[in-house]
Amino acid sequence: MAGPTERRGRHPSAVTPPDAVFAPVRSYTAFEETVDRLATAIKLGLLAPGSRLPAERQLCARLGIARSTLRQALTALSQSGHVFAVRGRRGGTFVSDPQPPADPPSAQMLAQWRQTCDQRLAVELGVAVLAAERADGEDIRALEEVVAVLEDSLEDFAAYRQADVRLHVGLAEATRSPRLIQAATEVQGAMTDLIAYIAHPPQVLASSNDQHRRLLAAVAEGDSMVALRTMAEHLQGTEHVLAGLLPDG
Amino acid sequence: MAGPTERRGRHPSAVTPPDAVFAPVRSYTAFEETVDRLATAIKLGLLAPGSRLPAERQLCARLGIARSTLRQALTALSQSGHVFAVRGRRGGTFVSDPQPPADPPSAQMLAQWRQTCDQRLAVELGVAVLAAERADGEDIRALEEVVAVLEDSLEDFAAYRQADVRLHVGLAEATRSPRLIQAATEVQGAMTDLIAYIAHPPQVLASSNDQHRRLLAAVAEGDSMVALRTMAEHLQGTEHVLAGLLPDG
DNA sequence: GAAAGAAGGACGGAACATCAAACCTTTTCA
DNA sequence: TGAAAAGGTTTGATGTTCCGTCCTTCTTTC
Repeated sequence: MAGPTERRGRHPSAVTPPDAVFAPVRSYTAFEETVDRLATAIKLGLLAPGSRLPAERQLCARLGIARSTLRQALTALSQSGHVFAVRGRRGGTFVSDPQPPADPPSAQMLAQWRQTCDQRLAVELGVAVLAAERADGEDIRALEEVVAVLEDSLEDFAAYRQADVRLHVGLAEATRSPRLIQAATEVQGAMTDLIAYIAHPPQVLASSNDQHRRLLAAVAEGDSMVALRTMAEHLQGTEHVLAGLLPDG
Repeated sequence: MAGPTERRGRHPSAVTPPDAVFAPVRSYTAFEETVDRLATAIKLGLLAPGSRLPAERQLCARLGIARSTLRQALTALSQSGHVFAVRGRRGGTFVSDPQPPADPPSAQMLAQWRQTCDQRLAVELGVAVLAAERADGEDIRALEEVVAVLEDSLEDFAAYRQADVRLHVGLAEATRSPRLIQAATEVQGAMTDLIAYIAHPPQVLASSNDQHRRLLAAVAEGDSMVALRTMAEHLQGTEHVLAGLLPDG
C-alpha cells in the first residue's frame, strides 16, 4: 500500500516525487486568517495597547473580506480579551490595555520549533541581504532609534522583545518587499510564542544587542556579506538556547 | 481618509503599524490549492510525464481533503490537458505525455517578478546554510548525479531546467525541513514561469553549472558560509538577466 | 435641543465550498 | 466468471462567506 507513483513511459529522469507534493493541503478560512493576523500584530506590539483599529467598514475593505466575517474575527478577539469595542460616533475597536496574559505555547508549536527556526533563518537571511542593498538613510535612522531603545531595555524583557520585533520587522520593511515583510511578521509571531517562557538574563540581551549594532552597521554600509554573517550568528544564539531546552522536533 | 490607527494611551513606543498588518487576506480554497500544487509539481517535472498519481481514494486521504474536492481539481487538470484518467482496474490518473504547451506568464506574475526573486533569495539562502549543516553522504551522492545530468544538458534547456529544479529541491530536501521543501518547490514553480521565455545560451548554463559544482562542494564539506556566498552569486545571475528584460516590478 | 453623522451591533438569505456516503461503470486478474 | 480495483456520479448535509438592510449608541454641529 501507499506505493509511490508508478511510471510507464520512457522518461529516464523520472524519480519518485518528493513527499511534499502530496502533503496535506492546509486551507485556512478567511475568519481564521484574520484572527491570526490581528492577534499576531497585537501580540507583537505592532498594534499598540490602547490604539484604535480602522473602522470595521474600512478594515473589511482593506482585508478584502465581508464585514460579517471581520466581525466574527473581532468578536473572537474581544472575547479573548485582546480588543474591546466602543459604540457610537468616535467609537471603534481598541486594543486592550493591558493585554490578557498570553497562553503557553501549544504542544504542536513546541514540536515544530526547529522548523520554525529554519523558516526564520531563511527569512532573516534574505532580509539581511536585501536590507543591506536597499535601505536608505531614513530607514537606517529609524532603525538606529529602535536599537537605542533595545539598549535601554536590558532589564525589561517585555519591552526588549517588543523593540526586537520592531527592529526585525523594520529591517524587513527596508527591503520594500511585501512578501518578506509578511513572512518576517509571521516568523516573529511564531518565535514570540517559543521565546516567551525562556529566561533572558541581561547579559544575554546585551550580547544580542552587540549583534544588532553590528548588523545595522553592515546594513548601513550596504555590506551584504557582513550583514548575512552577523544575522546568522545572531540567530544561532536563540537556536542554541532552544536546542538545550526542547526535544529534537 | 484611510488614517492610520490612532493612539489614545500613554504608550510611547507605539508607532504606525506596518501596512502588512491590514493587507488583504488571501484565503485559498482547498480546490485552488490542490490544483496549484499538482500543476506546479507537473510543471516542474516532479511528477514525470507518463507517471501515475496515487489512486483518488488514497490521494484525497494524503491531501486531507474530500474525494469530491480532489476530483474537482483533477477534472480541472484533465481539462487543461495536464493529466488524463483511465478507468477500470489498473487504471488511474496519469500525467500527460507530452504536456500541453505552457501558457505565457501573466501580467501579474511579471509585475511581481522582483518579489518572487526576493522570496527565492530568502528560501535558497536558508536552504544553502541548512543543507550544508545537515546533508549526509547519501544526499550528496544523489545531488552529484543531478549535477552530472545538468552538465550533459547544456544544449537542451527543457532538460536543463528540469534537472536544475531537481537540484534545488533536492538541496531543500537535504535540510529535512518540510516547510522549506514546500517553499523551495513553490519558488521554483514561480521562477519557471518567469524563466520560460528567456534565452539561455549554453555558455550561460555552463557558468551556472560551475556555480552548482562549487555550491555542492561547499555543502558536502559542511561549509555554510561558502555555500551561502556561492548560492547568492548563483541567484544574482538570473536576477540580472530579469532586471534587464522586465520593468521595475 | 434637534438633526446629522459615524461608529458598532444584529439579522436573513443567497451563493458557494466542502464533506461524507453510497452507488454505478469499466477493466483486469485469478 | 466473479472478485477486486480503479475512475465516475449523485445526493444531501454542513459550514463559510458574502451582501444588504436595519438598529442602537454616541458625538458633533447647527
